[in-house]
Amino acid sequence: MNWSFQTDRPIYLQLKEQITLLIISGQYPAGSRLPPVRDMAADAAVNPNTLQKALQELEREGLVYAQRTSGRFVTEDEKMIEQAKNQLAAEQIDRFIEKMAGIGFTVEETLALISKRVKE
Amino acid sequence: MNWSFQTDRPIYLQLKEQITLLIISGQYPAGSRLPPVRDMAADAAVNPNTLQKALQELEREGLVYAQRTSGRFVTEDEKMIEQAKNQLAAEQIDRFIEKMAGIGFTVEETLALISKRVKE
Amino acid sequence: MNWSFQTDRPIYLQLKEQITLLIISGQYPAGSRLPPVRDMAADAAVNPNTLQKALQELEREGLVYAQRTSGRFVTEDEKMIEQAKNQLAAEQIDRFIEKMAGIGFTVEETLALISKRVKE
Amino acid sequence: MNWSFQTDRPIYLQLKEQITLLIISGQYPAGSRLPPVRDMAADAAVNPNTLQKALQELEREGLVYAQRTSGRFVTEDEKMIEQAKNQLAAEQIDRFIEKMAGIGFTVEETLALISKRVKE
DNA sequence: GTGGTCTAGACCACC
DNA sequence: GTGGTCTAGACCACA
Repeated sequence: MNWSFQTDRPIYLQLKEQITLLIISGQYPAGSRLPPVRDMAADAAVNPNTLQKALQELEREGLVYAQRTSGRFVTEDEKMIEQAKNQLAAEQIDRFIEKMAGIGFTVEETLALISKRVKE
Repeated sequence: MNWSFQTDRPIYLQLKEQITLLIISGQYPAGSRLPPVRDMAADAAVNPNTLQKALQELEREGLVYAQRTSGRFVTEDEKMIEQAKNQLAAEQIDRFIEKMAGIGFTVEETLALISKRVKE
Repeated sequence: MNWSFQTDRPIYLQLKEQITLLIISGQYPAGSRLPPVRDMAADAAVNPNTLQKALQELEREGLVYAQRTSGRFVTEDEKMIEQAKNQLAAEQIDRFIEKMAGIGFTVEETLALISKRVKE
Repeated sequence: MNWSFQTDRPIYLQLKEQITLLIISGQYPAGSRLPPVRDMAADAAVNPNTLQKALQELEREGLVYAQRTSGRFVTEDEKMIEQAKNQLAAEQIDRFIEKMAGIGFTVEETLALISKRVKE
């Protein structure tokens, strides 16, 4: 996995987002075992505690669950995953709309630009 | 200014993007003088050479021009700025569409989601 | 405040419980400002991060809220506090029932013993 | 055995309580020989003198008796054990009632809450 | 070897 | 001076 981070948002939130994406995209299928915290942390080049925090947030949201001795697992509840997908999309949209506003486009203009862009 | 960077894209491209945004938004107005490279580099906490590279790209595109002795200036050509604005928007859109595709939404679905999200 | 801890439960959970009690009992009234994390941590003789974790849990439950620069405050929502009171009571009851079961008394026996004990 | 302690009550009283529980629950059966003081102290991670004090209290109450050369034994008197059980229960009840009062519930309310909680 | 907790100490943004 | 984040490193229970 290629982890990447921005400097202006907490790393643990970005980890949460990227792990969510891995689950949604099926790279971590429903019910499957996640890699150990330490391994994932080493892979992402962050402190294990930081990754722990991200995973605990995901746990609170119900997307993953921990079994103390045997590891962490993706939820088997497909609805949960579907919901995470929608929430992730909503966040992306909000962030995008905000960026476009920063550039100087209203939502309507943005929608028009996307449509036009795609037709090209 | 609050500079922020991602780990997975060249810094100079991100600098270029953010400076463009400052110009578009009028924080660096048309015709105005840009701060010295060293100051900007220190502010953004990047190597002056990196910033230099970003500015040279902006020069090549015509958004900025240099005067031998007195520094760099934002173009006075408002059309140029308008064009930069559109290009920046196009890049944002492409990146966003790509992200949404990664989550699992087509462009049509994405457009629908934005409309719905805004109405809420 | 006299903080006290058991060795067999996470400190942050006990902190959460004791702070909840302070709020319920009105020592930290609704809407009032809590002491700074560092002060409370020093007072309780725990690491600020541990106290932080307890407070963030309370925040997630809605019992307190943070204002980044000016400190943490108890919620103004009295219903929230009432609810916390009931939840705290429920936890105490569960723990007590469990203890009595460990000694060898059923719930019915325990209820009888309490009634008897009070009449004395 | 999993020993656990609170910071706000004398350790020897807590040791006494937990040993009593071991006797009541039959883990140290009536008439059986207790482990050597040093072993128990090491297990509980307390000073042998502290454990000694707890055992002397238990002796004074008649729950345990010492034989000069061969160690300490649990009493064979089942009534004694029964009595210890009731006393331990009484202590738990008092402490629990006090806690519930601290939260803001009378004994009557507490009894009602327990009944309700159990039915759920 | 797994997740969980705790400490110490640092740096940051915000006002 | 406030809360928030991150790192490094340690120890624990569990099986």
